[in-house]
Amino acid sequence: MSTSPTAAPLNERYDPQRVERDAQAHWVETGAFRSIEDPAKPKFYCLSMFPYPSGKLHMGHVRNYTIGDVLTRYHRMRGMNVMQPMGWDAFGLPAENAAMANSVPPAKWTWDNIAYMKRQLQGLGFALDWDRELATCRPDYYKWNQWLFTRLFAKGLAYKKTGVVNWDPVDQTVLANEQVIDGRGWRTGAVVEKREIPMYFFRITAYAEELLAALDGLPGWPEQVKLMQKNWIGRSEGVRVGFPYELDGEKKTLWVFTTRADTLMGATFCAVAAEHPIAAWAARRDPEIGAFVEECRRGAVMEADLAQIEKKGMATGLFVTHPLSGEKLPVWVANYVLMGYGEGAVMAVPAHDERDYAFARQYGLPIKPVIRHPLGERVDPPWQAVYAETGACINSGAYDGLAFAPAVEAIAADLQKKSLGEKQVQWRLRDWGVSRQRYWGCPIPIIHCKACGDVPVPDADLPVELPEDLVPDGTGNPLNKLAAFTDCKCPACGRPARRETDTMDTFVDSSWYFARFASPGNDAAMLDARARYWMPVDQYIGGIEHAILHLLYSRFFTRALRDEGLLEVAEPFTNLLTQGMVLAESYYRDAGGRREWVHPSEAEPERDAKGKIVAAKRRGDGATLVYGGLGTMSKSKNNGVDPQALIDQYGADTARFYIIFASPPTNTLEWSDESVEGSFRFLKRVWAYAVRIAAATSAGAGDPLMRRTVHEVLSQANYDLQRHQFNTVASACMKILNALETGSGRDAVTDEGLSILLRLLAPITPHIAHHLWAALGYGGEVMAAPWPEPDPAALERDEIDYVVQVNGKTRGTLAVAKSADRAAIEALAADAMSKYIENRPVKRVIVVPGRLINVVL
RNA sequence: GCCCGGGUGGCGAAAUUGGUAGACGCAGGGGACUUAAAAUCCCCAGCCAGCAAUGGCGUACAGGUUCAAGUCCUGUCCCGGGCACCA
Repeated sequence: MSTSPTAAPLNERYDPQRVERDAQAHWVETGAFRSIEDPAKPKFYCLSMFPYPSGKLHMGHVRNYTIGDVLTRYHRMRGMNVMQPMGWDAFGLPAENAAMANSVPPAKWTWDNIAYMKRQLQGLGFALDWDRELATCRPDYYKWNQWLFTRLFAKGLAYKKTGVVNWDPVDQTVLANEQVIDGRGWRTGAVVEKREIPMYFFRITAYAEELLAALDGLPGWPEQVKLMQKNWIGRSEGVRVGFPYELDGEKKTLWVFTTRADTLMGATFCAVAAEHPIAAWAARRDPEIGAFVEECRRGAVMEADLAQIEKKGMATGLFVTHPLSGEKLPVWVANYVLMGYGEGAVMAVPAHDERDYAFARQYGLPIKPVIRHPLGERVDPPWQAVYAETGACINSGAYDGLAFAPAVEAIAADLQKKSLGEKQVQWRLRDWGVSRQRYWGCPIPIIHCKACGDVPVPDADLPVELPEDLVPDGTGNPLNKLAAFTDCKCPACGRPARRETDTMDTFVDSSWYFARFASPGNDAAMLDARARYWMPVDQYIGGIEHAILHLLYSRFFTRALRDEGLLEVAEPFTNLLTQGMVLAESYYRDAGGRREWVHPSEAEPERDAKGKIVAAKRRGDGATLVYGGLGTMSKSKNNGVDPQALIDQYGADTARFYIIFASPPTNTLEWSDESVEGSFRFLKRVWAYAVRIAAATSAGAGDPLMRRTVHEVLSQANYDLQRHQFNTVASACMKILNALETGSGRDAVTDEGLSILLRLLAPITPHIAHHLWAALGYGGEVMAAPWPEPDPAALERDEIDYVVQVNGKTRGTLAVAKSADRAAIEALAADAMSKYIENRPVKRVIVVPGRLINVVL
């Protein structure tokens, strides 16, 4: 390592603004983060989830991109060909809301936000390749959404059917789930209705089997995420069972799906969803049932609400025939049966299903035990979980004594003989509805022709451009009122036709952007050979809240693109790091039924004995505030912390260091701006130490103990980097500085130690590391320096400190020569522990080599 | 309600496969420097008892497995994320 005199000016005082400006200017001048395809080098594609341009960066963004940047810079120093791009998830609902509030078109609002947030990202010093920047609201991007849509449409992977939406009867508009608050429209307060409207779907279920099976081939993904996706896809094996019935003289069959065919002999009724044809039939016959069905149809759309409503039902008056016993079973219509899952109907076995049990008790329906459970054969109230366990069949005629699997086999075989059932695999996953009745999104490239039906827009006419100057008014999609957009000619027959005005779900935009980053500027193809070089993403970083939808849709799209011949891989993301959310307290004032959210910085919380917040007062006027809980930072709850203030006051390096140091990436981070000061103080100390060393002349070999400490800490830090525990890497930097500061002068050990410290810091606080590296004359740029590895010779020890326990209680430590054998260690320990052992006989001695001795008496 | 996580000092956290619980920091207390403050530096600090040596307790709660449990198992409570139109 060079010990040449100072190679760059080094001021006494640490001035982060200046250091950062200089470093950033240098990186721009040298094109430091431009990435080029180079088959000779191992590539590393590092990607953080792109932001929605909501206005300004929030803490979650800063955390996300800092983590991504640490990984990017670390792998760069390890010699990889790294690409880290950035773009904008620029379509979406908030732009329309802002447009309504400010009478500004969503496009202008979006572009202004992008410009501002881009400056913020640049100010944070992220190693981003801006040459690859994209925004999903640009025609040159969404053209390919549309192109792919027409390809999927041709294959039947995109298709039309009806779907259910929230309908605001006052504004005459479709509402997003977010816009429904306690069952009412957020702007009008009107009770929201359900509507069934035609929409386009992507047939993600065609890939269900593959999406599930491939989870096993993703060792770089957190188990937690894979488990969530597995449960979401929800493969279940069961039996499709038919219950014959006669209606108006016609023979029909009510089909249900069950995973518990072994309990078929205990079925005492069937239940259908309100949207089921049998319910519709009953509603026509009986106005009371009609009213009930209507009530169910009006109710909630969201599953979370549906699952919590009171279970209600009515008998339809229809009876079906049990396929094996021939018994007549009543059919009920019930609000807990979902039309979207399975057949929209279930068989009810109250003795062995908790929900059926509650329903049967409520309505006095028979309960017939058919399984022997661990507590016996009866199912006396109250309900117990063991009633639902599998066991031998009873009261089931020919099936008595059979266990679960053979019973299912036998019953399925008997049903099959009668053509009233067969084994079936059922998925929880539903097809992806992509139509949105909104303006600010990618137009769906379909033309409706009276003669030809739904005709996809030909390639030559793509993109279908979205007019950018409209301002929505809350009463539906303004595209519907724009003849210049809707009026067109049928591409098939040339007659006048109407253009589809629905736009695509913004998840479509974000399901392939990672691949487009690798084919920037190509106007002739969606993806090209460059995408095949960079894909898959080696490291993807983003919030855990995307564990299912975004990541699953991206996995589906990558397969669809593979099947179009555009990609060679099936999985988009080799390694996934799901960062925890940044949370903050929230408070509101009850302003006559309306919640007026007050920023947490204005609240003075009152806590109970356990430190839990129970209430708060507003600073200044002392108004009583209600504690709104700990949650994600959001505009609606007015509890965001603006990172810009932090950056302005301390600089980007302090903000980055703090966010890395405060907590491991996967933890939720409860925001507190009190402890940033310590990170700033640390960087000032690094600076001061570097100034001291730069001024001194290097002499002597230095302290081997200090060197050992530095290399021990480095060794741990390298392990922590591998497992993405960056907070302890930041700690390691502090530990190294603490060790170096105990020395008095400059020597080989401190020179090496400081160079290690700067290289460890380089991914976290790149500006100060860049500056000091040059100032100390270590040669070249710190970014280009080799990653430090511990020297095994420095880690050598001839003695090992053992922890000594007596009966499992720690009683002290014992330095033992490395060469000592087991007998010698035991003797040493017995001797050292004599005062605890007294005269009791030693039963056994446990020696964990290199760690611990436990004397058991 | 269902699926997935989490709970360790006043606070953020650490403890690699079960092996010294609390590294590294924040806030706090004491001291040095200073006319003073800021900045900086040094020392202390899980809780309880004790002048101290030391002893007892302690990783949400209740059990269990083990020579040994923050870590594994069972149950409970609380907090967070997702639930298909927020992104």
